[in-house]
Amino acid sequence: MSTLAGIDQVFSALADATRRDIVRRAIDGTEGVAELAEHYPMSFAAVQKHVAVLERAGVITKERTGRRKVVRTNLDGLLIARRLLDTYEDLWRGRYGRMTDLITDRKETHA
Amino acid sequence: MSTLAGIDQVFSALADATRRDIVRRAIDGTEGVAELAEHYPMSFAAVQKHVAVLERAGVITKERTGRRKVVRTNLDGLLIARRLLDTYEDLWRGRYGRMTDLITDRKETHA
DNA sequence: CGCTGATACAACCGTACGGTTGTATTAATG
DNA sequence: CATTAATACAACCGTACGGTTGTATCAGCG
Repeated sequence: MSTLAGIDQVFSALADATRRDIVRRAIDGTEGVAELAEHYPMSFAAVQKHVAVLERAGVITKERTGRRKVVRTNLDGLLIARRLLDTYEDLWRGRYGRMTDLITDRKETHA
Repeated sequence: MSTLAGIDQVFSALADATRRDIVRRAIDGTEGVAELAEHYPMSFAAVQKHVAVLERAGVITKERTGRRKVVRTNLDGLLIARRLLDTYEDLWRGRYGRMTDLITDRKETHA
């Protein structure tokens, strides 16, 4: 459940250097919110908000262990963004594919 | 020159459905700003601003042809975002690689 | 139970953002 | 060269965003 989010949320979540760094750090899935917060020159609450944004976007998840909540990045969330970019790339190559088709088909030479 | 932009700008540029649609349409590289604007339920100026955001992010380029300026998506700009996501994926797999290493090395069975 | 650690949430503040309308620039055309 | 099509830019408005401080919840420990 959860983990589902819109493309808007995923991209805007990743459009912030602090949040991207949190995503990177959370790949190991070892640090809690407080530990993460120590890495950044801002208040704990600010980092907690960043984590909340990432969680709402489905890019990270939180798992309770003891009194902490360990933050772990969710690859499926990131894949939403990646698939879109892949689609763009495919369309792009398709466009060039079509262009080369035209060229090779009709043996056109000049502009 | 130009086309260079920060990761923040690329991701936040793509964090808007209208702009993503412009990127998709501009893959063909045939429409000008006014033609693009006709697809959306907003003013020409609004679309022009969206195009400007995408251009500043290096995700699209504009090329003057006659009195129009044809909008064309720039794959290199999109690749900035893709590379970051690839990095996350690599780190992620690396993490699992390390985990499986531990498992296969020591023939551990239970949790 | 009472305390302390860890996380969450609410209210507030300045700034950036997405939209509008209106005006300026630029380039083809009669 | 005056006109008009196409694009750009500026000013303005409401809302969302990133940060702050302060308070509330919630789980473990003595």
